[in-house]
Amino acid sequence: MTYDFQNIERKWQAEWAKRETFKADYPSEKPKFYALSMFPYPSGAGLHVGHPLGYIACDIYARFKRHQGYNVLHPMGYDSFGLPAEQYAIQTGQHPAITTAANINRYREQLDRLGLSFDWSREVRTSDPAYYRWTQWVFLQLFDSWYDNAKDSAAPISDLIARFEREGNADIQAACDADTPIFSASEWKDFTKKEQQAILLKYRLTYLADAEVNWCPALGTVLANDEIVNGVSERGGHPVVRKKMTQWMMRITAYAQRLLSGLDTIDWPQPLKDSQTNWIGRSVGASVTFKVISKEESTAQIEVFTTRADTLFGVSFMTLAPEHVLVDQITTPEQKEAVATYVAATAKRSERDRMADVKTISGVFTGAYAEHPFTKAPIPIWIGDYVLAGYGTGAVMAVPCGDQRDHDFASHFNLPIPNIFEGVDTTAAAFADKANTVIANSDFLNGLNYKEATQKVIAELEKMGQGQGKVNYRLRDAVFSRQRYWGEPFPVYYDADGMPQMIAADHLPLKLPEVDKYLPTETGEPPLGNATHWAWDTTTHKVVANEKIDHQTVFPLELNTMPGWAGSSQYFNRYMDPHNNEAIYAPAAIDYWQEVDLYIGGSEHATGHLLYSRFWQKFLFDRGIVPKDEFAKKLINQGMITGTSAIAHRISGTKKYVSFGLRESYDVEKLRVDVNLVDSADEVAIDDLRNWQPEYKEAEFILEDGKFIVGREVEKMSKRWFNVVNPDQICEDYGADSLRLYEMFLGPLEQSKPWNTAGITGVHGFLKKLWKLFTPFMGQVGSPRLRSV
RNA sequence: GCUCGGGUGGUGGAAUUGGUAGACACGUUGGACUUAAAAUCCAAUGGCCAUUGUGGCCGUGCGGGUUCAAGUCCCGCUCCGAGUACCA
Repeated sequence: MTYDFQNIERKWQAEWAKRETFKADYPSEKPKFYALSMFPYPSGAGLHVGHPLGYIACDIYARFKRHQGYNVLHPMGYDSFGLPAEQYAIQTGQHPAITTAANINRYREQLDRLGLSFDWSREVRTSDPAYYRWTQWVFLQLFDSWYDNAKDSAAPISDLIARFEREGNADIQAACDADTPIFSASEWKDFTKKEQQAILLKYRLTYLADAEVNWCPALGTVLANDEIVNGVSERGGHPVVRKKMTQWMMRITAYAQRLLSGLDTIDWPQPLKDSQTNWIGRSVGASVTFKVISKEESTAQIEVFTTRADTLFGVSFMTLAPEHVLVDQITTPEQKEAVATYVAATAKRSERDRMADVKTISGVFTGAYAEHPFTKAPIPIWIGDYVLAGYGTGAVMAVPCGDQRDHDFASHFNLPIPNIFEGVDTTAAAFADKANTVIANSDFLNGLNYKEATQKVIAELEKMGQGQGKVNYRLRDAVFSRQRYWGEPFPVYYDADGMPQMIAADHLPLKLPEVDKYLPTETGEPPLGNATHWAWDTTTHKVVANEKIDHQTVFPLELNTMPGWAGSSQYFNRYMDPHNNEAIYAPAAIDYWQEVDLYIGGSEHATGHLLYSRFWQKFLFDRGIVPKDEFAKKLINQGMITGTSAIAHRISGTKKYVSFGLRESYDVEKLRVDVNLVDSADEVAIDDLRNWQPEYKEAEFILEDGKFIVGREVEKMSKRWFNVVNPDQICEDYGADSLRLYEMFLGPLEQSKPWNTAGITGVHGFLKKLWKLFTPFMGQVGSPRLRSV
């Protein structure tokens, strides 16, 4: 009896579906286990053999835990909002929902074929209004919250208002905007409603701000920092420039320390933890205030952040970022023109240019001086683009003897380089070795080491009110607005004062409107600006036609949509109770399932999805909605399965192709050919090649031993390299069990490894032998029953 | 530049705590079966040397070290990959 994998797999897959074998029980007395694979974006290309690697590993573990007696939750869904469907819509006019649905169906067919034990009754799709209703709901919760630094927890905004009414804001420790004014209780009460709302926005965990954002002109949208790679957009590689825009922001910085500390409590790969740690970028130092020297009664002060307060006596100048707010104010009349020219020139340079040429030193003197806190000596204030507006305070105290960048700047502009280190020569290069620092020429710090000097100088600064110890983070608040169509609409309208108002949770979901064009409007508004029905009627709580806007009861709705990571930041919890229309999830359900026990997915989400999800989880934990403040106990990053491209060699400038072994006798160029035409000995049948693409039709082939042999190169699996292997074809030829077994057999899960279809005969042969071993006994009483593995 | 991984046959990769390096598989070679091929089965397969004694020598990127014993631990170097990048 032969191993008829086609029928075996078809039969059991049908049986599993009929019996709902993989449906998670709820409620249940059994212990739970939650195994989760990252849900995919359903792209038009379908799955290749690399995609299911993580799913297969997770599936095997889920099955194992079922056999151990656990009640296993193993769901799957789709992260179905996203740019490709929208761009396809822009080109063809086809609604992204239609493309997305077609792609999902294709994915589902492919996934089904692999025999994965998903509980499909719990499927979620981020673009489904019944789902994104709850994404909008989380947004409302964030808007309704502020971060209490004293309690180190988010709290309802109503508590904050009550405190403002009682005591003003002077004593409130909160994560808030830097420009928040101080006010008393009576001042608070005297504020207009609009003023009060503007102040509250400075505290809310999601807020509107005029932010310098990464604007990508080619995509017509802003991008978050993690969506930019090497100064160009991650998708498409388009240039990105800085631009000021009013955007919804997420106050993730309030959680910086907890996002860092939480890493110690979870079993995640060290490289991933490291990249989150670097991304958050905690540095311990001090803030120091320098007074600007002025003939007038000036109160201008420059605050800097430094990790080397011990080197304070080595300061010989200060540098401000060109975008620093004080630049205009302090620049002297003589220097105005030079400064204006420089600021204009740097503003024009894109982030990419600025990064591409880190080596060029540029800057300009403002003509102003600051006063050294201790020596009272005047310190010239410069502007330089090596200082970033976005980090710290956008200003540095320059210590050329202790910091190489300051040293370079000083050398370039002939500024003094005073030495404050014992026994070190700093004329040629800065000395930055903290461990071997002994301070000299520094008044009361002489003879101290790094640690002693830092403590002492901070203590002295505190006495004078000119500084204090400070922890600074590289992490920025996340921009949450996108100028796109195919995303979650914000449940927000703008009242007569132009202030944002939330649509009550009862009236969600706020569904995406229909538009006839998916591009930004001619006036530069986001695509939702094309909708004719995009106004909110506060009496009927419904979306109505824009022409009804009267700013009395009918108001304009927000035109931006949420970014891709909105929908993926809580989906893992929604699987626990996916059809609940009363709540995001029933408390009893999340009490039972708690958290993800095993999460498998790619490491490319380290500073995106996986960081934002941890942030939302901590927030929902603070507000008592989830029982754990980390959503996934253990995480594994599966490696990438790379393709093995087939390379044909063509004699340059001709139509002659030469077999691999003979290539060195000619001047050849490499051309990729379809790997699916190549056999296990790297031979390609010439007729197949001639039929494959027209340019081979007339080609001449120089053979070795009557064969045409191709070269091999390992690279990313991609349609354009013709090295994509389709899992459907493998299932057809060898069966899902062979595919699954082979993928597990290729090498360690975490490692990246090349796919080679020829190798699959090994495990396929094993399954055949196993089958033969068992079949003679099939049908006898007590005989083993073989099922798909 | 910094941080983190990694380097083992022709190939993918094994080797749990320092204890027979190269499991398993691919590929290759030879053989069986067959008119032939495919499929299947059997055998060999790190390198070099020896071979009517079935044995010897070398070998885990390179150079040192610790140890009775090192792929594994330590020091230095080198190459490859990933992340990050003027972070004060």
